[in-house]
Amino acid sequence: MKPISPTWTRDKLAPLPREYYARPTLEVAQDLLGKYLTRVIDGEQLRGTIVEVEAYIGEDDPACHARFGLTNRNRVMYCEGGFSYVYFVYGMYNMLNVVTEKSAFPAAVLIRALEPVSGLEKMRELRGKDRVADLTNGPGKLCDALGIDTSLSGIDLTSNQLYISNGDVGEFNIASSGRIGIKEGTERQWRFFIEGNRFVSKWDSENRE
DNA sequence: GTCCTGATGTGCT
DNA sequence: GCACATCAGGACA
Repeated sequence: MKPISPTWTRDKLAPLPREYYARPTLEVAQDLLGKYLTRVIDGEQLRGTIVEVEAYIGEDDPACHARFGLTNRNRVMYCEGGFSYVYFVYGMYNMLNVVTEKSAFPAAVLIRALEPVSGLEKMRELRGKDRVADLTNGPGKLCDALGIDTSLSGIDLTSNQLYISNGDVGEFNIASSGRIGIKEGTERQWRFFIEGNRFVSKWDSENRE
């Protein structure tokens, strides 16, 4: 699979516009690969390239948080695309999602792994780990490394404290697989990752397409 | 390297 | 009361 890569902004660090997120979720999910995710803390930029994502789409998706309809927790999934959805699981970990599609249609893309680009020392401090390879190679880990928790849920990704921009990577291939860590809906090949990237969280060969 | 287990808080069917 | 879009650490090889 080849990436879909239109030029959304001239500046590789300018936040992507609202229209970027208001598209079909599977399209946005694949297109997010290779983009920069930037978190600003105390004026410092913590930045990584998105290398692994998963799509969660609509009330009919048995793995989606919206499968039981609108609740307090998943409310932000029902808003228009381009906002963050951060939730807390296993009593310990935060998960970062990007809301997609139009208002009232609940869908989001889970950011599962990043390749660190800048602010590595701050990430080490926040994670309490030294090895670069352990900083952002999983959805819980990257939230730790970027200091992301539920207080950042519902913020506008076209603003400048947490945003996504064009990025600066070369050619790559996109691979897909079933989603990880869920029990239902595993047959949907809605996990996408940059083939061969060392920061991808898992390479379960049985999950590979 | 692999496999297994325990930790832990929140929202809900 | 229980399930949960995970991770770290220990046992073993």
